[in-house]
Amino acid sequence: MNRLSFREQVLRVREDAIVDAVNRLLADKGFDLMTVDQVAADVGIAKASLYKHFSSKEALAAAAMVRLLQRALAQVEQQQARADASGFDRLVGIVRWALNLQLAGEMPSVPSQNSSLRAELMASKAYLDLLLRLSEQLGEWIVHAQASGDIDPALPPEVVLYTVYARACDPVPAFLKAGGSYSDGQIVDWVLSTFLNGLRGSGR
Amino acid sequence: MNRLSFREQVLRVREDAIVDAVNRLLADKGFDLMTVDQVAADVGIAKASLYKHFSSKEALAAAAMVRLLQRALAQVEQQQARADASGFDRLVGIVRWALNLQLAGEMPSVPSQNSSLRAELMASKAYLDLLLRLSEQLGEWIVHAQASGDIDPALPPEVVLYTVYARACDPVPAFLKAGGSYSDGQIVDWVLSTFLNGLRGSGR
DNA sequence: GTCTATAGCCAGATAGAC
DNA sequence: GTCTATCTGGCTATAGAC
Repeated sequence: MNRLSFREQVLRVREDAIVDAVNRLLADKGFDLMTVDQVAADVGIAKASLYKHFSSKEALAAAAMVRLLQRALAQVEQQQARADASGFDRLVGIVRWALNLQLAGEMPSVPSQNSSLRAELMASKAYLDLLLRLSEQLGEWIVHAQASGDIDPALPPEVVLYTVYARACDPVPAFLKAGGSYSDGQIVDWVLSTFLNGLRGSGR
Repeated sequence: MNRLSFREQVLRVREDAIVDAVNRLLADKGFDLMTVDQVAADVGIAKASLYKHFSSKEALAAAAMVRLLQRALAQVEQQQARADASGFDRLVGIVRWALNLQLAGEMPSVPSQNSSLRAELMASKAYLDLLLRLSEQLGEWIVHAQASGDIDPALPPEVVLYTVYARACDPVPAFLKAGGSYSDGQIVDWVLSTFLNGLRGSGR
């Protein structure tokens, strides 16, 4: 390992720390309320130094979103490794992971409408590639689950996919957690129940 | 009708026009991206004039939220008038109304986290009163629906209530509409189906 | 109560020394 | 690459004439 790669490692560690801070701030304030000053303060470096690593606030958020997708794909791998699991089981596994991430306060939240951020994300090949890979994988599971009757075949796969993504960012778990009456495990179970079985429940 | 009440009527109409514009802007940009300049431009008056009617940007948004709750309560009345409807039917009616409002681009969206706006809303007696009345009414329907087995009795009513509110602001309909492949009616039906029956569907 | 003009502020981004 | 100091633009809010 030569000096150059050592420096690169240091750089990488620093940037990881930055993305950590961004992720945390996105999770609890959202993109609009997150300030670059706060990111710099959390990391413990000067704001100008941040801009040597990332060219804009949008680029910071995009990096956090890319890392989120990478982690989601890692979860997909894990679910694939469950030899005896159905597509439906794996889909549930992914959503469960997302809900836990949210309850842990580690789910970055970006407005689906902010134009400057949307533009940055849609211009990011890394982000789009990952999003596409994730969607294709989830799409396969959805189609299988519909073929086997675990998911209503009357729903277009697209509707199911959007619903999965939406539940990963749903405000309900955060509200229930804020109420303070329930454990994380209970919250996840209830949200999963309404997601899978709807309000009517499974005991019909 | 004397001059004073005439003037008050004029004032009222003007303020309605303002709230209309605010509602529209909140619906398609959200609170953070909505600028007071834009509101003034849309209404066709000077920004300073706006501030004669509403003391801050937060007050503008709060007025839009109050009107939304008033309309929701009007819908509640309509549902109550359905003599043969169950609590469950009425609940579905309200959610259907909210989904249609969203698809029509008339559902104002405010971040659940923006502190300045949250503070204003939580300080607004009008807003809190309406929210409480709405929640109590929906809560009654929920309890009845659980007693009659239309809604899973294992779910705490609070979980159901939050879920109802969350679905009223869900991003899924907007995404499906943006895709352009489906009619509004289809979108509402699918979203209602996943809401009521979950992904598994009702045909189990 | 409406306008034009402007104050005041804050946050994203940059300059330039080291 | 890191820092301090500063620029810049845009936004909320207000002053003051009419």
